[in-house]
Amino acid sequence: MSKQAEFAVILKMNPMFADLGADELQRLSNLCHTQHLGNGEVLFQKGDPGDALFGVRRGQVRIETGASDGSRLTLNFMGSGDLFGEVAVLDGQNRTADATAGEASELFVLRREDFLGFLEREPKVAIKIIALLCQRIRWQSERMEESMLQPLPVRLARRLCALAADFGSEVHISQEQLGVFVGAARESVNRQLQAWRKDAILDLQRGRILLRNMTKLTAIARNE
Amino acid sequence: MSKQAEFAVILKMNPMFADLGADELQRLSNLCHTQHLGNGEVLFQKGDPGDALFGVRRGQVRIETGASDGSRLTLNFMGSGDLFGEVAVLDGQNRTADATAGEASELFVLRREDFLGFLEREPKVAIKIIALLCQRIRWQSERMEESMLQPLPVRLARRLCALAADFGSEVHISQEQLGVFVGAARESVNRQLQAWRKDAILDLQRGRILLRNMTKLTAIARNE
DNA sequence: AAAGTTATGTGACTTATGACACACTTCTCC
DNA sequence: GGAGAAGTGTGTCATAAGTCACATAACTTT
Repeated sequence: MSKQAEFAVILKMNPMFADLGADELQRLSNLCHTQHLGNGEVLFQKGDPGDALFGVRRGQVRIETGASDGSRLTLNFMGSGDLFGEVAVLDGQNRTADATAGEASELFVLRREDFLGFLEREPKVAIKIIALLCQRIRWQSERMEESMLQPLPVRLARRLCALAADFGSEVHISQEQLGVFVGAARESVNRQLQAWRKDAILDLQRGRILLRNMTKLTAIARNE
Repeated sequence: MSKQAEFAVILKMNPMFADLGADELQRLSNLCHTQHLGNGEVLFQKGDPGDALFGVRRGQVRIETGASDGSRLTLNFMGSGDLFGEVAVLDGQNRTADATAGEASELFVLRREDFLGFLEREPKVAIKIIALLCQRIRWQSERMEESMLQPLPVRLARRLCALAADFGSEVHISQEQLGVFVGAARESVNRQLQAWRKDAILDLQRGRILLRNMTKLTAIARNE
């Protein structure tokens, strides 16, 4: 499979490009480049202009932010097939976090200028994207309120499920970081995790959480 | 001033159209129609297709939702010069609330099909709109978390300031509705308002709040 | 291996807010 | 003008979660 065809598949998996036609998708993926990163190499930093969208061909990229006190906080892990920077490439705003390769990686790169040129030539695609962004706006405002108003166990369960999608059942994250994610105190997170450990939903290790019973966890995430 | 020119002014005040060029704006506002509503007349209802964007030329339109228990809840008041339905017109999703004229009103109407046709002919405008939607997505996700995590006094003060922008210093709203707005119990709202009354920040009447000291209120809204 | 550093576990206390209960007031409508 | 509805004011209590204060455990560095 050609590089471009591979990229097209990744694009297609992302909701933002999911309903483009095969022909549109092909013309778009023809604009891509690739880029190699060594282990630990920095892809971009907070404040850099958002001049491209990336797809992970192989490897892993960590999205992280340097908190004001100097401690680093990992926000997300992008693995093979993941796409990131879709919003940045559309509006050109500066990056709001850092991205570093967690291992030697190869990325697809779609440059902003190329993408905008494409949209200008294909206004129908632009309109599809507009509809999609609107959907995201609605979705965001519905979900957001909903999720912040949930009690901590629900928020925590949701976050763990999301992390499980990236890590599998062995989530490697500190309870402190989890606390920041769900907007809660570290102690509260710990107490909840302990309770779940007693219920055999998970096991705890230093810097690591082993999900034992995803069924129960997702049930909690759905708020019964 | 022509009807179209008047509409152009309203569009220009809305961030979504603020950075269109004068020529683009003019071509866009040429697509508008007008519509008259009698007092109490229904403009659209929840579930109707979002097939147009509206601007209030004169009069007042209430955006409200019928809560599941049958009680109506006013979400917003659109007065002269206000624009609403910008998102609906872009993505065509169904209305999520009802709109009723609070008095005899005249509205500018920009139909979805006309607007999409315009975007297709002017891809540069589509791209500007895309950038704007992206900005809104970012803004929303930043603000949302921030605002839901604030203590009630801050959320309440913010909401009052926002309402003051529509109503002036005499906000006419029940404490119950205020409670729904800020996501708090009616009683908690009442207690906070009482405290502020003692501090001479505001006065209370049945169904009405008189803002006495906006300076202090905005200070609270900024969270000191 | 000793010392320091980071992550985790847990108890005691405080605080904000929701929930319920009820009195009181002002409107509305017949 | 009386009855009921809708809005408001307040007391009491329960609860979730934050804060503080340590104890302990696990990794790191020298």
